[in-house]
Amino acid sequence: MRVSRILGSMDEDFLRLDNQICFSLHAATRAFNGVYRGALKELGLTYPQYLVMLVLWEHGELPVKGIGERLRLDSGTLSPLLKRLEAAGYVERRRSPEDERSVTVRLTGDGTALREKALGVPRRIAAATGLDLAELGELRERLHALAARLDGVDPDDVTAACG
Amino acid sequence: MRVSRILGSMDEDFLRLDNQICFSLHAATRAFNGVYRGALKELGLTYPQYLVMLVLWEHGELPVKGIGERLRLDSGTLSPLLKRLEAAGYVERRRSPEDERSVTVRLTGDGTALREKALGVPRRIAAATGLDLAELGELRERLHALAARLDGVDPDDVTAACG
DNA sequence: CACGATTAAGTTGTGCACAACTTAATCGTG
DNA sequence: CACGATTAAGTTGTGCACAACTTAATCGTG
Repeated sequence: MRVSRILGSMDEDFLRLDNQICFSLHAATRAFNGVYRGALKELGLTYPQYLVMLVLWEHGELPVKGIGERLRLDSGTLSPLLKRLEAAGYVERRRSPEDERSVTVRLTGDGTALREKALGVPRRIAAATGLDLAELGELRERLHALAARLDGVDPDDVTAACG
Repeated sequence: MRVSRILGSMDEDFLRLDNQICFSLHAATRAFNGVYRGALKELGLTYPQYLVMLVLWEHGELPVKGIGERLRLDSGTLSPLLKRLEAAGYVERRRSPEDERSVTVRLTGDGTALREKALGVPRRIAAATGLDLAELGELRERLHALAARLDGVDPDDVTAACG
């Protein structure tokens, strides 16, 4: 079978490999999510909420749009998420006085204080991966490049055949 | 700042890097999902539905549990997904006669025929990544190893401090 | 300046992921 | 064999991701 490989079987080979990389990615993301779930339970945050808090810890206050640009999320995802963070007492949302369309998200005292409790999280996660800093950095770089390339793809081009 | 790095700032460094790898993973998965969405639109499948179909195209018929083991999904995710595939006419679900607890999922004629239309999908996705087979294979291997390691982590261990 | 175009948030609806639970069947040990 | 334990699906409820849409404010060009 391997010897008499013909052109027509290429698609089946591609399918197998490609399937596995996408599946691996899917599985790795869910596995990471599971580990984060454990680490973030005591903070009362989900993983996406944690990402938003990271952005706010770094930038202090940001409009919803700014958070969305940094995390590649739209208002359909962020609006309810931010309301939950507000209900939890970690952020405040206020309409911007300069531009009434914009809503500024700001850390509360509790939200700022939460950073201390979150400080230990990444080290635990990194330890759980069993990879050292260099390996993590390399993998991150690859994934970043991959995502950037995929984000630049016109969806309609994927439906067309590729030479 | 880089020169006078002290132990206490390690967590902040870790946080930055680790944040980025998890975020990269998150972003890459969503980017992949977006590309698949385009490619699978004409088949009328979502990406998780496509994964289930791949498993069935390979194994013919399987109990729900068997599908769940291969894709690491539980019945809470699979039951409604399989009902949607059944409503679309691609699979049949039947209680197993040997074990009335088990439900066997089987491809219909339409479901089997759909494979032909799906055959070109992976090549398009692979092309969109801009990586060659060797690079895709290596990345897949890394992600697979990472997921396996993370799946083996006891959630309660992550909440505890790591030496 | 007026008015169509654009922009920022938010809403609605669908589907996935998962925790916690229920139901029904089967297993296994005394 | 009987009965508690286990197993397989399914249900319920929460949260995220995203498409398609609405609402309200601002922009920009004639």
